Amino acid sequence: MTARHEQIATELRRAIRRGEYPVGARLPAETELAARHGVSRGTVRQAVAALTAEGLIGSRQGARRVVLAGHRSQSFAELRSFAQWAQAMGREATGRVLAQEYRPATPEDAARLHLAEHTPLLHVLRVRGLDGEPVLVERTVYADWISPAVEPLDPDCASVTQRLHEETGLVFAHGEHVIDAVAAGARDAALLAVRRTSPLLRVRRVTTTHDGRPVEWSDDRYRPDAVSFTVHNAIGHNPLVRTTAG
Amino acid sequence: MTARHEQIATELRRAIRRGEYPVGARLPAETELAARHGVSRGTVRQAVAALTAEGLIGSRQGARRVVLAGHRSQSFAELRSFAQWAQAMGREATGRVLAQEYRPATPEDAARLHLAEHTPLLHVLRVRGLDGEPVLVERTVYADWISPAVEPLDPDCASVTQRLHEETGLVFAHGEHVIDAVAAGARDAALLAVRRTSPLLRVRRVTTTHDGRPVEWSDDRYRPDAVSFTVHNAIGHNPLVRTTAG
DNA sequence: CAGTGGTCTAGACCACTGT
DNA sequence: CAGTGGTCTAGACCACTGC
Repeated sequence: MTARHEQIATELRRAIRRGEYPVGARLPAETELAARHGVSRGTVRQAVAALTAEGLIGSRQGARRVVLAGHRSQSFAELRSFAQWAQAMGREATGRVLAQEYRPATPEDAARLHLAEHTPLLHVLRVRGLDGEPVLVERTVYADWISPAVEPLDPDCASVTQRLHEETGLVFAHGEHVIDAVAAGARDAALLAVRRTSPLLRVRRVTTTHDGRPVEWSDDRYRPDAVSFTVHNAIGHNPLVRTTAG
Repeated sequence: MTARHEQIATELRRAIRRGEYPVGARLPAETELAARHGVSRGTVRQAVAALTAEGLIGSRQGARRVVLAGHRSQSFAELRSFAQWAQAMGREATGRVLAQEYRPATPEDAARLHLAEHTPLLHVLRVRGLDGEPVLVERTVYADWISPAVEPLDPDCASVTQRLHEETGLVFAHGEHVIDAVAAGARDAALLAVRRTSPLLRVRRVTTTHDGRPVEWSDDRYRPDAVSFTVHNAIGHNPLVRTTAG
């Protein structure tokens, strides 16, 4: 069922975490790994490419691959909803809707969601928590074609993503996240139990379907003492982009 | 001597940016692209894998690849230093050292740099700017084995990375970045020309050589109105994709 | 210099999508 | 159902690293 290259990747990750290949150690050669697992070199290369993308190992032509880290940090490698992300860390996600209303699309809304201006759009204000502690204020705007499915959801629904998928088959397939920092406003401060003007980590994101059609966009503000983001970087390639303000 | 798969990737990027494949459009099949470029399917797959990693296109088994975005922000692909990144965006980077001193390694320093506690370490406080405007306060700690090469550098040196490479052949090959937000302290505020307690985007990073040996670690604080970070995401082999609508 | 990773080929079969 | 991407093989040559 699981692909052969994924099995090999999993085994390598385990061996690294076990300390069999400590940080700085060199991995076996591709041909050696291929022989050991009874697969072709191409399959081994698929496996090690995954670890390289995760920042676990480094790779240079002519030299053996080198272990860079003993464990994988929780990053943006895979798109997860807040609920899924919390679960992956072994914590319980909560959610509560505080306000829900329709407003005509601003030019900004229209541009981000690829819709006409003035289209009535569903705005939702949510607070989300980890293990009962509030860590995130979420201001989401939904595309008009999905809002009928969002509106009737339970205000305490822990995973909107999952409920929408169950109800409509909708898949949140892609996300673009822009990360910066803002000062907590009066409302943010009250909801997150921090002082006003206290720094918050802001993520503005647009989520789309498989074919790139925008489903929602959201302004998420995290308590920086509760949540941070980790990105790995290497000469050659990385998923992060640094942008100057326009 | 550019690789064939990279040429094909470049051509696809151009075609997308040209609008030949607008957002939502489907790319030609792998076999079609292979025939068109006179290469094997494997080479085409290398090319489209690059675009997928960049978030430019989406990919699902059984369906044609789909264009998700028409352009990419300035990527800091080659793990660019601040100076190199600024140059790539057509802006001028400046740098100024404000303080430089040795301090014994704290337990935190020792852990991050893989050195013994109490080792004297070079601490450098720098302000960096774009087109003359200060946007970043950088507090860097260098490993003991590289600090002799850092210490004598010109305080106004725009690119420490480049100078170190020229002087010692050192390569900054990997970086791990942890992103959160902090309030500007009195010193940060003065240096960046913002109010005290104003929110700053903080990136704590460790930079290593090819073999994972830490070279430096740094606490970088950006003015969030000047710099932000972008991450592209795609759903992986997630149960959400596989389950069917209820 | 031998060893290693990067690139590329020309097949093959399977799982999944869309019509 | 045909079309398409995901996986895999068994070769080959080249560029680079490290001794």
